[in-house]
Amino acid sequence: MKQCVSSSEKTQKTFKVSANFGSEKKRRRRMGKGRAPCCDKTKVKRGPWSPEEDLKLITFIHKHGHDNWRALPKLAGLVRCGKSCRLRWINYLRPDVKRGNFSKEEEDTIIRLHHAFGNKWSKIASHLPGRTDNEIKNVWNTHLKKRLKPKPSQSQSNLADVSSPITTTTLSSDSSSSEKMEQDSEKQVPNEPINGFTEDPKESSPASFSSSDHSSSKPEDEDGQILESLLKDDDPLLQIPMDTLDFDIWNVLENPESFQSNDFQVPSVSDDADQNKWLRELENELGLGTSEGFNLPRNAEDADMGFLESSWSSWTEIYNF
DNA sequence: AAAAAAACCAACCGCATGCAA
DNA sequence: TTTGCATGCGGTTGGTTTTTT
Repeated sequence: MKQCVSSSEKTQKTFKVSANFGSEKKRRRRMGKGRAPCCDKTKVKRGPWSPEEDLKLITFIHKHGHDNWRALPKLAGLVRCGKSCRLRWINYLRPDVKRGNFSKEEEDTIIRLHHAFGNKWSKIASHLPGRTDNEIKNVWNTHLKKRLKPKPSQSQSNLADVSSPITTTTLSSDSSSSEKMEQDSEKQVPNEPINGFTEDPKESSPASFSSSDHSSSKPEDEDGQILESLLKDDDPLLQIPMDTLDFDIWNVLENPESFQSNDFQVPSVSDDADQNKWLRELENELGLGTSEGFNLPRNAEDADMGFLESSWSSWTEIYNF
């Protein structure tokens, strides 16, 4: 099965041409002439994020929040467009992002919600705590859309059950019909509740970083309760396993020597006893039994390290280790 | 083992929307 | 009411990885 590889991991392994992401000609053509770009594309870095950039963004947001995305990159020492920072944060770095493969329940939920809302990815994401609109969109386009094209022998399958309440919508094996269905659902936002999921204009975007985000979007109608029952067994936000975290962040923190830049440096070790004490505390917080391979150095007197540590405790609090 | 095709998904883009001046 | 800015959203792209031939 497919491995969940973090973007930064990919970056380290393979990415080569970040400065030439897409064709400039094509971009200009798409852009038209009316609107100024949000930032000077020639002066910002594009393409996959490095672990160093990720860490800068994380620590900055934990310290200062993200009131102004446009100003954030400069303040955080990032050579990135504010939009890019926002996207990176929302889709990958936010502590409440759930990584890893989608469960059957989550997939079924997406299918139901897609019938109700169409391609309103952010709305769908608001019903799936920890999942981002982008991720859901990708899953839909790569997996679920295909699943909705039933094979002849599959017409009464489990899948059909999932979407069975929507009897007014034709589920055709014809791909063009299937796509048409999707297009139709894009065009019309249903006025009537379909499958129990109703349009709720009060629903907020899942994008903002708030510990109460997922609880505020709890569905309250009948099918919402069904959805709730799908989700309630395991609160994904409280059960994010270590291996679903973006390993590169851990890796960077484990090996700070690999994370050095002019304006953002991790101080060197000066006190072994202090380091060991901190490591023990960290292990306790993380519920780790051993410190093997976990040798983040620490200088207690160093203010920079202090902020790194405070970021750590924020993360450990948020993840409820 | 190598090449080709398919699948995957992170990141991009422009437009839409909301809000303040 | 208009204008301009910031953010959110959904569609699309294209590089990488996996599977198939």
